[in-house]
Amino acid sequence: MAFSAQDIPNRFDFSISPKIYEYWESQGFFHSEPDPSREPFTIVIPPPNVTGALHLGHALNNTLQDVLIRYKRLKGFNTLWIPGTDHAGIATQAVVERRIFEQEKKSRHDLGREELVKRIWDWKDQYEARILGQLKRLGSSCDWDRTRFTLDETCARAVRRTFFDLFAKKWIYKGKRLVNWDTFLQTAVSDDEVFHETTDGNFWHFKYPVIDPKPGEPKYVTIATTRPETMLGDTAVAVHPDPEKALNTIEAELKEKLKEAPGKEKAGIQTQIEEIQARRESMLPQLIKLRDMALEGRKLMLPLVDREIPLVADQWAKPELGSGCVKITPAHDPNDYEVGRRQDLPMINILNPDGTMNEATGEYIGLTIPQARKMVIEDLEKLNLLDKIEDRKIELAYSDRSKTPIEPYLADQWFIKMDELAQSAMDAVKDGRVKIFPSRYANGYIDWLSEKRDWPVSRQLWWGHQIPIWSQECAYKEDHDKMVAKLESDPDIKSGKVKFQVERDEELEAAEKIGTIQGAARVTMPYSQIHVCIAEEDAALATRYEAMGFVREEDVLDTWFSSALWPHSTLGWPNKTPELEYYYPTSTLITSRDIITLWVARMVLAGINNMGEIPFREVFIHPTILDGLGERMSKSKGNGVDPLDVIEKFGADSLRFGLAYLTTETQDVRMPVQFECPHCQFLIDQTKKNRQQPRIECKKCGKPFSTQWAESAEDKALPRGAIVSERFELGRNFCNKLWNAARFTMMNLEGFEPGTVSADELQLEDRWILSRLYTVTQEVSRCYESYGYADAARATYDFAWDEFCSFYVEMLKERFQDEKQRPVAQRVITYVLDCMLRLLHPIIPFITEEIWQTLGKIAPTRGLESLTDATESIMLSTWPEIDSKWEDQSIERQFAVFEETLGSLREIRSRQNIAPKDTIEFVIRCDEPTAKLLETMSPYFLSMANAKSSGLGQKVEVPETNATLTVGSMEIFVDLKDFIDVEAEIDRNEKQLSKLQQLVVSKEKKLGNESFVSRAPADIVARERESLDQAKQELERTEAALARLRESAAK
RNA sequence: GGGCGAUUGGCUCAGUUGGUUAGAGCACUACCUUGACAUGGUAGGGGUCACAGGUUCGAAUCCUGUAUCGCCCACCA
Repeated sequence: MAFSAQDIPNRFDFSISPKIYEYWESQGFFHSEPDPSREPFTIVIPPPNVTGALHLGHALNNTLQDVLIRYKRLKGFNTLWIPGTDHAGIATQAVVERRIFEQEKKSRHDLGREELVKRIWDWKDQYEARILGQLKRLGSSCDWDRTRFTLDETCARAVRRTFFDLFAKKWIYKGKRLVNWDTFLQTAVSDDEVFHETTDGNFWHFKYPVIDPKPGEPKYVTIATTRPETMLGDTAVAVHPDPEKALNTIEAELKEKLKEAPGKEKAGIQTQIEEIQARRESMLPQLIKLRDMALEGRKLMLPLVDREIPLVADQWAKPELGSGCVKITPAHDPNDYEVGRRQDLPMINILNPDGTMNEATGEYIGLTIPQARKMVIEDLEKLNLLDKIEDRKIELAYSDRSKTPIEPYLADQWFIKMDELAQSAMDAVKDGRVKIFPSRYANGYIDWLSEKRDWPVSRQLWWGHQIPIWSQECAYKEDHDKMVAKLESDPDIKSGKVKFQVERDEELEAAEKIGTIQGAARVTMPYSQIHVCIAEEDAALATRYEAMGFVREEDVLDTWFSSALWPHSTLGWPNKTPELEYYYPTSTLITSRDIITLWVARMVLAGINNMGEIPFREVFIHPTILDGLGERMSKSKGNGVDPLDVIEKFGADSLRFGLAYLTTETQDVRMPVQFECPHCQFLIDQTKKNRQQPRIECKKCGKPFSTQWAESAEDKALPRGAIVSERFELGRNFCNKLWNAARFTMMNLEGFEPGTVSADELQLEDRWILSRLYTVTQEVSRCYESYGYADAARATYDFAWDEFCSFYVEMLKERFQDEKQRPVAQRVITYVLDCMLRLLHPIIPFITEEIWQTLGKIAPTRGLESLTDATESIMLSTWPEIDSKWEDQSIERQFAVFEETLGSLREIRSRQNIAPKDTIEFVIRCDEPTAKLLETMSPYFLSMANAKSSGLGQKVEVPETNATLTVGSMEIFVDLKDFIDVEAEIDRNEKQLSKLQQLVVSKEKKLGNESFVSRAPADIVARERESLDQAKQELERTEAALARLRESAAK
């Protein structure tokens, strides 16, 4: 049975999208192989974390990549989009650990390393499948044959090789550093994984006794803290070395600020100055005395642990704050740590990894931080050493992963030296080898890198790339010398497969002072540590070194370490693959702004280091998706939206179109969403309260429904409330419009015969739509090349809806009725539709494919001046190349006259409240060329405005009762004898008149201004004159029309 | 504290190097089930472009300041 266009439904069934996707995939359309005869265009996906599911931010990110890839594919590039996922170290381990704890009440220590890692792999398999499924539903045309995972073998080799290389360059070192310790996960987390929250807290003031105070000297020194338990690790109290000068400086600065400050702030600053002045009176003598005591080397007695600690002079102490003295806890506070380094203070770690007090705290051992805090306060109070307690808002650091408070903690960490690496990445952007769009984001990138802070890469985790270092301590010099000699003659070290390093620099010398103090005794430091790094995974080799006494480093690498290698590791590095040769450097990277430093910068430096070449030529930073309250969508906030929810309800094309439409250069995307009650369709705004709720009760009908967060079987059994937003309605409506325009076209292709069309067969509207098609194609092309997604979406939307549908299709309705005109009309509209589908395909691939294939059944051979057979799939087609000869400004101007005339006729109809079924008659007074033009368009006035022309030209018979409208130099008179509502017409004309009067006045004023006429460019002045003349003409005519109307009203 | 960005009709956003009467979608009003499409059509109402100065013949657009919001970085005994 032959296919009939009459059977096309009036809705696109977007639920067939997965089938279309399967077809593409099975045909291998997404797959790319190196082909030196073609130019490659390559994108590597920002690998989503396998932590969970994707949200709209990912949908945006991947839509933008797919749009670009599909555009370039049509443009003839050999496109490769490499997909993959990220193991996301801490995030994933934390999620799985938490889940295991919830379900089995087991910690990772109960399971052991091997078992936990296995469990996480299971989780990864499950979520990776889900994520890749989501990407497919979205339409992402990734080359799935090349899917990578940052923890797979290829990536592992790349990580290993890179680490080894950096080790060989001596850019890897070990150091004791203060880290943000997550006591729940028992790992260090990076600054980026810490968030701060203001909470109500206290500020405790303690008194430390001075040992053997001399007469006139204070018996106590007062210090204050928000973390009392840390006093157990205090190793000094600091006072400023020159408190007087410091106070003077502060006062001078404040006075300077006072001069510049806006009135509102003046009072506050004045108060501060007064406080400083008061302090000089009340406290300065005491501070100077304490400073002198510090210089003398006097000591204080640290209560509770009874340890002598020095009073030191250090600029960290701020004489303008508190008591002017500050307790120093080097092992648990970043600033105190610096003081400790400067003043050569011991650093006493008081915490066990699990956050309880260790043996250094004496009788407090085993207590948790809150317990220790309480006890320390009580004990000090008993000793009468608690001075006072203040209420105060304090900012507490929390781990983003476990949501528990962070403790600053001194731990062994591996670092990467960043000087050269950071410099290379800065240079790449500064000299334009890597271009960042929008360019303002380059600043943050440069600033961050220019700090060249060393990168702490070790994580106390089990999920990740284990650091390929084996170490051993040499207690004595003899052991050390022996081992070094052995290693130097080691065959694998000689061959370069293995490198070793001795750690015995000043860092370690200093470490002697850093050694943990147990009671009063110091732990002796070994003479040296020797580290061995093995280039490749090699069990035999590892065993050999282990037999020599080396022990493998337990920590794994920061997850960004493997992410940094992504552009080349995905292409097979360190092997010299044909893919690397052909696809590297990749073309562009599309990502969000929060990881410019963490990820983008590190990829650049890693690419340069490993490949000697930048990883991508361009970086496009896309907007962030915010919720209705203007907050960033994120999993932790629970305001994320599952793209599948949107796809179910609106279709992937609508989602993609909506997202592309919003991707402008400067703005983030605000996306207010609602739940739609499946029972009564009532819309419920997503709020802070109902975020992440597995079930919601409808506010209107009271019935419960499930959401995307439903997990229990009970919740899942409820009807699902979809997430909706007007954002997606825009796309859905547009797709519907396009579908039906195509449906109309195909329904009118009966008897279609392929054939060329010669220029003289074309009607005005054909030439017009071809001219517009040419212009729009150029414009959309330009938009895609410059990441102008919103502009591309808008341009195609306007063309398809306002020009193709509202005018061209409407006009062809007439021509399709005419046997003689039909063939040309069919060929032209088919050609235009064909091109339009290709313009739209990058954004809305499913619907354009479906239409393309249907059209292929009806009109398999098509074209304008030459014919070609349409490809089976739109994906095998090419970007439309419209002949520039179709661009015709004069045709577009002529068409504009028609549009305006049509608009005027419709306006009069509407003002006069004329029923659509009633035909009106009109005459137009105009010049001959215009008359000729409008003559040919008169059938369209009838079909599109139900208005019949009864005279066009300079000499027309003006109907007695009429409504008049002036358009340019034309006057349109509509015969209203059967319809006239004189009052309405007078009303309209009066409004028009006052508008025109205002306009004329403002123009006359402008042109009367001597300096405007003499200084503005001539063409601007001429244009103003012209428009004034026109306005005056219209004014006259409107006045005349009004006079006539009043006359007839008087009758 | 430093940096970046935003502020345009009720809502969400466009607005190219300054130049006719500032646009769109949604919402709103009126009319319309017309053989592509009511997820539609036609017409309409609604904005002194955050505020104050300045530059200019001319400012939503450029400059300065203020306010509010957001993001990034640093810091916080």
